Amino acid sequence: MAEEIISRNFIENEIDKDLAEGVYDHVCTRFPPEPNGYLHIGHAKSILLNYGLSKEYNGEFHMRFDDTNPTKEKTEFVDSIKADIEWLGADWGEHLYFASDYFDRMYEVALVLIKKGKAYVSDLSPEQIREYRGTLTEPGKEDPNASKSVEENLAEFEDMKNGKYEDGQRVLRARIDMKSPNINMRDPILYRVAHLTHHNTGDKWCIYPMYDFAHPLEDAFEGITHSICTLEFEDHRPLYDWVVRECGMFENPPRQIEFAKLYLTNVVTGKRYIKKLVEEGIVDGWDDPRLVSIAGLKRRGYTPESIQKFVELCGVSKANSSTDYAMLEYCIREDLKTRVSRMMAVLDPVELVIDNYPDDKTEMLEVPNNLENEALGSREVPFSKHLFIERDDFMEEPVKKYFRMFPGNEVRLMNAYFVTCTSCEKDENGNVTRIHCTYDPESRGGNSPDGRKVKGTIHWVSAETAGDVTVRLYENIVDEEKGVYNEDGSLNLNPDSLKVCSAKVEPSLLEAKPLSSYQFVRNGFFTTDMHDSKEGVPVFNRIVSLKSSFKLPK
RNA sequence: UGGGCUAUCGCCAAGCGGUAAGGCACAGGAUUUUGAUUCCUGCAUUCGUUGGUUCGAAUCCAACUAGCCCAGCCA
Repeated sequence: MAEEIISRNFIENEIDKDLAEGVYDHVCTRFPPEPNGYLHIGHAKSILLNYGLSKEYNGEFHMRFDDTNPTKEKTEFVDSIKADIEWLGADWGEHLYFASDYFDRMYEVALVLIKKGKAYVSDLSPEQIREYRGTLTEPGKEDPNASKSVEENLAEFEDMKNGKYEDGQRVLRARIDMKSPNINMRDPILYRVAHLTHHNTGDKWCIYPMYDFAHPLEDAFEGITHSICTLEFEDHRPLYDWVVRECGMFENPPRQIEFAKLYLTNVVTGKRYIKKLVEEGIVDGWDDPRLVSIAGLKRRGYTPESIQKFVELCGVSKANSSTDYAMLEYCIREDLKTRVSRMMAVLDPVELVIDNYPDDKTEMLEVPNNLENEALGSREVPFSKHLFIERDDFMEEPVKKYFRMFPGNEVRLMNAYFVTCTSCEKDENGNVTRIHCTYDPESRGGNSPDGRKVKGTIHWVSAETAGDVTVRLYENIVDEEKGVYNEDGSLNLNPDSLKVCSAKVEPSLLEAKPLSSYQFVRNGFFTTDMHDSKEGVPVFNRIVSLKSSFKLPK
């Protein structure tokens, strides 16, 4: 299979340079989520980017939970994150780490910094710290504690650790530059006091390291070479470098490289907003198929391969951007179209009677599962006098260029027979209730021996043996016309984001395995979802619809 | 009137001084047992703007403009 030529991204260029200049002789990357929520498509980019880089350069990939703030973190999230990453196909092997496992070593580093006069304990209140920090345009003021002796600092830091202080009473600060134009360098806080139980270390600690101190150390401890993160950390890079350099403990410290987050147009990715949707019951939960959480996408029927492809197609750069949702849909269509069985389901059924077909006959027709992939084999589908076809595959008075079923027209019932429509029955409101046709017994399998052609081919289901399933058709959760957010910041919800219908399906579909995908001919790709099946009626979620270029004129 | 970053087609995105890759979307046409797929074809004389350097600039320089990020004891 010919691989498409995909140009190298800027991170690969940077790594190439590092390798060429001998800055590093190998590559080690990591994905370091804080276990405070569920992963979504945006995280998939970071995961797959980091993992992909490690594979590409024959390096290592580490999975690390950045659990330095017990107020937000839960084991529940640790488990879901691991499951999602595994599902996505990123394999961390033996390299599963927790930042909290490094607390002892981090504490040692803090001691080193204090001894070098690079860090001091401050008794300023949170309000004072903010005040002394200055503003974006004004420099900060020196912390009165900055001039304390190493001994004093050492003693006080130990007191911090031993629980002598209440939360907020003391912090350990780096001594850098209160006048720095980069606010992150104005004596940033390294450790805070927090009397909290940690999901991993329990009550062992009452001081916890801040991100800016912990993260570079975590990377350095693990021998990460390229610490790839998102753009908002660009301003933190000088501090990142300061930490690994000033402690003087690392010969070949890691390097931080930032890239732009992945945004999707007309999609809700904000954690705050997703939380609101879940709490207000607008969606089913964090794995609702309308969300772009990894779990939601999975339940919807997206495959890991489709998401890998998507991330690859999106590319990596430093420009803020928002990728068109159509790109994601393209990826799942592309992935599924040759590896999925194409079965018949009628979503909006109307009865079709073949008047010249024997009343009590049922025959089994051989139907290929996917014409583009012979390996998928074939199945037998029952055929009889009474069928269901899609309501919009019939028009009593056809518009021009309509070549499906209308009185007098011959069409093919897919993989079955040629039929010619003769008439239809209607109720008092003029709705079509039954369509009549005759069939050509010579055209079994869908080809006529005299070589005549038909322009339309439609799908069908034998009425007697048809199974009933529930089908859920998802639309975007927000109103695409109006955009995601209202002026007041609330979400612009689409009231029709979920439509449910009961469909008639061929018997084979009743044996569908949970979460396996099918292409319902012309109706799109679906996945079975036993998650919500009631009383044995399978539920199908539509992953994505097939494009159809024929629109009925008004 | 602090600092950092970004600007190439409707959307992503290559390009790194030699005369604008590719994908999505879209539009035509051909093939087709589903108006899908597949297959052709079209789709930036121009790279935020304005100047400058150069034989030659999206690429270098200058100034401007617009957008994003930073003042958590969050990450």
